[in-house]
Amino acid sequence: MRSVTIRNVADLAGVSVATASRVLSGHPSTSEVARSAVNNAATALGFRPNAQARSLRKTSTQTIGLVLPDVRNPFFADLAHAVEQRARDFKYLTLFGNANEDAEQQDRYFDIMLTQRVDGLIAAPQGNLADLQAVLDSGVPTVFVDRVISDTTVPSVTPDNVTGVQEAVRHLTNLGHRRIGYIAGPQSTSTGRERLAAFQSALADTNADDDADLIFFGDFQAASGAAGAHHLLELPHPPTALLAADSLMSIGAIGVCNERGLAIGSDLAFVAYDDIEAFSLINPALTVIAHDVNAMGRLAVDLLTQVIAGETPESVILPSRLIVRGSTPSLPGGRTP
Amino acid sequence: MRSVTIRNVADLAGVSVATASRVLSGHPSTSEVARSAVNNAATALGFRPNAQARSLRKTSTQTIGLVLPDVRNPFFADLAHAVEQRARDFKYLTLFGNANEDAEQQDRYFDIMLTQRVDGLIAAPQGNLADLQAVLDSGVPTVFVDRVISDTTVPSVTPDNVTGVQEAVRHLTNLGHRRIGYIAGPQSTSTGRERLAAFQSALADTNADDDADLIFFGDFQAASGAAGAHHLLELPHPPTALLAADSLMSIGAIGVCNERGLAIGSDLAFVAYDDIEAFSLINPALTVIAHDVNAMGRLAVDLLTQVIAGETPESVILPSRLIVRGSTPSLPGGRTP
DNA sequence: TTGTATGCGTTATCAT
DNA sequence: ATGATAACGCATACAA
Repeated sequence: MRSVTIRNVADLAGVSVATASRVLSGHPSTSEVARSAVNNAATALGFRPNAQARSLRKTSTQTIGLVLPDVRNPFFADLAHAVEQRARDFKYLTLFGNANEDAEQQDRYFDIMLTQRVDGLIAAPQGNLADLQAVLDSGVPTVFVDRVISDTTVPSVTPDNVTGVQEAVRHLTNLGHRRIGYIAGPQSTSTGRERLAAFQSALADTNADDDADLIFFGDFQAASGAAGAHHLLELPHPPTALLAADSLMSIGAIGVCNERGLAIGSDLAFVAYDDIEAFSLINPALTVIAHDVNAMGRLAVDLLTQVIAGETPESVILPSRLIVRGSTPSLPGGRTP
Repeated sequence: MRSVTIRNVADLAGVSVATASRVLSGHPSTSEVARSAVNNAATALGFRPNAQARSLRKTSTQTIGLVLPDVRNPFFADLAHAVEQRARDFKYLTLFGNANEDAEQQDRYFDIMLTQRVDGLIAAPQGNLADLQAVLDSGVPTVFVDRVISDTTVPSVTPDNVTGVQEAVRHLTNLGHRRIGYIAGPQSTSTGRERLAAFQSALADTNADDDADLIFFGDFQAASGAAGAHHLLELPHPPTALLAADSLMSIGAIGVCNERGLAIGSDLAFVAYDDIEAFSLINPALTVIAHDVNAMGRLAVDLLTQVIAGETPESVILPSRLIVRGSTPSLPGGRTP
């Protein structure tokens, strides 16, 4: 199983390893004869350079690490895809780590990425500074995406977590809703915290109820969305509208509504976060807070290449906006927008 | 940015690199003093062994490659997660490659995986033998998952693509459906071919129509499911039931039904492939052909470890079954099951 | 243009 | 138990 090395190629081509190396890596100083001899030998032997040896010699590995909380979350699946595609443009191989929404697994992946000597790291981080310490200490070029850890100087690409929520709350109260249930994300994430703060602050500007009961804390996974819907709908004064802080919790919550025979859009208004493809399953269409995942992934890679190049790019905040569709009708007796 | 090496650790600990290496890799022949000195030095310096150098010296990289057609397909996202989790049990890092349902990108990833000297490869392959030639030639331990390439001896873990489809067709015809539209997967994949063959053969056993028009060829992505639904519903004699060969095409097709105001479960019966979480969005609940993605991922890794160990494990076929839910009611005038 | 020789960081062999 | 040293596969500085 030992593979063919550049030495075998050189021998077959009748040249030195140095010449073989030069030909194979496109160095200009090579003769026509050497080039054809080496290339022929290489294809004849099926030579494939050993990435480990090459990385050891150069200081770069041409790989970047991507640590995300959950591939099974469609938002992150889209993000992973966007990052990977953009990384290819820069000839980077993306090492992908799935943290399972768990700080410990995340840290294990950070460790692995550093051990693998990735040229750069893109992460949607969890937890606090301590979890990132190893990464920061290592000095490996890093960019945060979607989420952020405070008190660091790491550049980031994040969504505007305020505007969309604000618009959603205004939209719902304009429709006449006074009791809006909110299924929040985990407060260990910046997105969870910022979206909740935006919700509470937007609520304060309206005449809607701001009972603590109306807020349920989930973990960005579907099961917690289901639990949240159960909790909120069992309230003595249940909400007439629901807002969930990510797509997976929305899926869980809507599943519960279906089970209970509550028709989205007529019995209950619903606003979801993220505009994922699967939402086309539901009828009437969902009102969502949308942002551009693709741009987020692309930009994260672009920023990372800048960091790798020694620059210190500015963080960017991507806009998010409310897309009104059929799931948020006006309440009987409520004003129309 | 040059990281700390074992040499730095050895120097600080006042021992040779050989001793440092022994201590760090848990070799028995080390003294108590050496151990504590080296360990202290290592943590003090934040030493992290260079995976490239280690892989170069040993013959293994402790990584496996996973090449899948599309992360954004929930089925493959689940599969990726399952594989990765199981691989961790064996201390393998999973290198993930996303082929984008494209044979060329897939081959590029195969190439990268070989260049990275993965210890083994798991793939849901596309295309034919030629695409796999490099992999097969290299002799790298390989296992197919979900999909398969014929005329190879590569062990595989695949779903039973016949039983579920058979049950679905029988179920629908028992309900009185005579015109069943089928949105097929690409015929360049084994799952696409086998499911279509199963559909046609099951149909032949019934009195349902088998117009060629009732079959639409998609590509396992949502847009083609939408196109398929359009095509089928525009037919002079449109189908009363739809069956789609994967979840993404189902999402696309159901989206179109929603747009056209066709109510799933009353105006139109629908059977989807794969039982994904997002399907809980739809009401009434979808009748689906389900299989155990988790088992599939786990088994693929288990088989791969056997291949790596030099064994030649048997391929396994995982059962799939029809789960009847609300989206397949009986036709007016049809027999009930 | 080409070859020789050295080093990347680690592990393993062989002495001691 | 420990140290010196070779070797893994490749790229490059230096010589020729």
